[in-house]
Amino acid sequence: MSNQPEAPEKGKDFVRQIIDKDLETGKYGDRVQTRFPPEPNGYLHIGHAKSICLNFGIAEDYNGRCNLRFDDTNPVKEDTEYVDSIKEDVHWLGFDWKENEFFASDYFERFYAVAELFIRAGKAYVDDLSAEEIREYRGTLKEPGKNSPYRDRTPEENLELFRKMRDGDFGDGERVLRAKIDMAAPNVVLRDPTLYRIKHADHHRTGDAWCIYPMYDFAHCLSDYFEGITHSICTLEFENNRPLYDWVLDALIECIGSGACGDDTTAVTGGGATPQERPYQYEFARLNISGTVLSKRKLIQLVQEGHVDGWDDPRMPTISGFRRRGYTPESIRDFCDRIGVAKADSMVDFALLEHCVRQDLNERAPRYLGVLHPVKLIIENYPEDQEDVFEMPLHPEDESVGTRKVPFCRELYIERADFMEDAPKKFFRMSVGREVRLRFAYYVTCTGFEKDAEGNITEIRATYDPATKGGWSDDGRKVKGTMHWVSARHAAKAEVRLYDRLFTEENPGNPGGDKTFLDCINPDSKEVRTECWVEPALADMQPGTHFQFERTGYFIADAKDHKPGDKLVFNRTATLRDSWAKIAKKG
RNA sequence: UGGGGUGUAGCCAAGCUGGUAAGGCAACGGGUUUUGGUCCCGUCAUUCGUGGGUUCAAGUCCUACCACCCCAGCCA
Repeated sequence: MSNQPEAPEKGKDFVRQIIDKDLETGKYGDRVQTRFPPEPNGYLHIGHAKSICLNFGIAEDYNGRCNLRFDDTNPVKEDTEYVDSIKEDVHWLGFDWKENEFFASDYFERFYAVAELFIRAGKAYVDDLSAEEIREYRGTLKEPGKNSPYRDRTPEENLELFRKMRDGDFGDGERVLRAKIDMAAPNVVLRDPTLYRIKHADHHRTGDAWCIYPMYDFAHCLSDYFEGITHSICTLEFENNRPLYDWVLDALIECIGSGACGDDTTAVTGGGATPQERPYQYEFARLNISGTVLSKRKLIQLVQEGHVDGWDDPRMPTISGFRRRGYTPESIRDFCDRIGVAKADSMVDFALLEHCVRQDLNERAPRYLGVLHPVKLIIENYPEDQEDVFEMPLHPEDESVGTRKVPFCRELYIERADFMEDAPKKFFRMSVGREVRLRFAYYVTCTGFEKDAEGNITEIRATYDPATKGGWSDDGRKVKGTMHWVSARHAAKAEVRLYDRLFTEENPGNPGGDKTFLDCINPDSKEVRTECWVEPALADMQPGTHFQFERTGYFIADAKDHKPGDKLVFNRTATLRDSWAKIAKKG
């Protein structure tokens, strides 16, 4: 530990640098409070994971708190199914909001109190203009808007109308409450933004208690304020809304300061030590990943139109999709650490995410043998009634993981791709006359093969060398190739689901031309193989277990369909890096 | 002349007080290896969107320009 004044720590993102400064100046004392504020109108995706890691990560780093707050101000879009999935996903990622679980809907009464306060202070008015008229009056990006004819109603009149709005005296869309700011503001967000709208709709938590609901710009900053948030971190598209965020809070603090809210200020004051201790908003670039879409609208469309098998389809970039695919929370958090936090729009290479899972799974996944595209291999000189049982390590770099027993007999299954009739020099696997190693078993030399009428190879034959038991030889003989295998007599049958990228384009969200993202869907993104043979040890594997099929890839026993001892179902998480594929491609 | 942002390698991204371009991914070589995996070692920006300027010295300061993103929901 040194006492030297530290320059901002190298590599710290700009948000943490801001927090460092605020801590230095004591802007909030030593308090650091963030929040993750999803709207419960869809499942969380990897883009949310970036925000979750940022907000909860900051709370951890600075010994602060991070609230989970549901931004549920629009009853027609929201549902409790989504709040349940969001909680599950945040927990799964490894974060805990403890008792700090909030809903914007819990503040409806307080929002309403602030609205009345603004009306009394002449900062808000009820407008009778229709939605269309409001749009016309707003002007355009380059031309100023004009005032609504209802803009100068008295506070008394506004208060009466607003109460009638709350009482349900008007139909949807007949009135709105607007902030009185500036219809000529160059930032259109400030041209008298809507604060409340009428929606006679049941809310997933408040039922029919309300028929007016606050808008995001009004509710979000107030929620932050009520909860004593210090740093309100959101994505870049909200940069335009920041002046409004500031306007609402400044207006409220001004009202409190002027005594406008009377003796009892508890309904409108914030969670800071003083009313002035208010949150500020900071924006970072949202995550984009190559080869997928991360927009809620598009994801919900994929689910509802049946292009995928639900929100947790292993091809989906949702948290639940990655979970079912076999990604670990550690790998996703590592990914979020590596991509950084900045303000430049960016598109992260999917290969980085894949690298993160591979790295994590390489360390922790036990190894097994499984043949996905089987062809029979007959060891001609191995007696029919003989068997071996080999004890194989579960992990090549970590003995402590232990071993498992793998039976061997005369008839085996090997991978079709491990045999070539006319093998090039660089092909190290099986071909007539060549000797290869069967992993941890024996050296075998291929003697021939058989084909059916269509020319498909139906059976491969070989002889084994009993002196190479265990898969090695001390006579200086070398084999270049090592192959995995499964004893036909002992193998368990399994269904293996091979997943590939869901889209064919690098940026399916913006494919160019007349194409939409749906036109970019990869028709071969899912291959279900029902005739796979795996070593017997996998028969009692529990759902959700990660493992590696040696030489093939990382897999997980499917959480929903895999039944130990009955139906075996494995999802491919990621392939292993395949340098042979590169060599073969080069020719 | 609407306003607000952003431009550092194929992809992310450090760089803050000007001193001679971190790191990761990808790619490409080589070594180790009973997984063509892992691991190890090496290569990969004479240049920071562009042009001017200030300075002994500019990715960092000034200036002009260019490109891209966001904003006209009673969505968030």
